Amino acid sequence: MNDLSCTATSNLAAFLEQAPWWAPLSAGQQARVLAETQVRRIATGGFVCRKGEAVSHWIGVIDGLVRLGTHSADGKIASLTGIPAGAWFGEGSLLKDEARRYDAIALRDSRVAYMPRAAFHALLGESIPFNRFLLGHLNERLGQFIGTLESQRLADPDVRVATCLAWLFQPNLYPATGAQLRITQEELGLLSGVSRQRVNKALKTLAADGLLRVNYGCVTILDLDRLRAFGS
DNA sequence: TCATTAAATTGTT
DNA sequence: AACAATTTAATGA
Repeated sequence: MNDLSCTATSNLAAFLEQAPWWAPLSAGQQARVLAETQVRRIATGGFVCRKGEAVSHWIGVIDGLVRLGTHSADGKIASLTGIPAGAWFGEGSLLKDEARRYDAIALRDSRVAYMPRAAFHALLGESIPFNRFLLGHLNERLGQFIGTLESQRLADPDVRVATCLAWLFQPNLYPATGAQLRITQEELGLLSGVSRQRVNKALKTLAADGLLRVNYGCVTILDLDRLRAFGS
């Protein structure tokens, strides 16, 4: 099921160079990460990693879209958050040395980078900029989950879609690619736990408010701040 | 390059 | 969940 084939490292180098923590690393550190990090292609619906597995890697999404969630015995799934291209996840379980708590499933064909835990811990011990990045990263995610609790309480689908989109755009702010994210309304529904039809309606509402623009197969954010604050 | 077809995505019921 | 309309991608002349 999982495609374990590795791809050329040239793609990996380009991906790492755009990571905010990459430039401050020493040449030796960069060389180690580049040498040890592996790239896999995950087909739509495939597992990037599974709940209960030993945590052996820090995981970055090169392109595509990955959903973090849990699965119960009866196969019911709950979406926790989406990981867009350029973002990393799994540091929480790496730091605590525990089994993986969530599934990560590719919502579309994706390329994923796996950094071994030894390399991750080396950076953690040696690089202050890396620690600084992680601190901001963790703080950002904490804010996301607080936002989740709020929007789940309100249970207004418009709000859920809005906050979900705001998360997905967070990491994409740094690249100058513009505030465009290629995502279908169906994928957005899977992420925010709302039916595709309801996503469609919510997007129209948000577009009418001037928060974003909807195009075929992609969404353009016009006002990220107001999108985050939507409903509050 | 253009026209035709298939597939994907969206909008509505 | 099902359907029709629309957009993109692929194909071949």
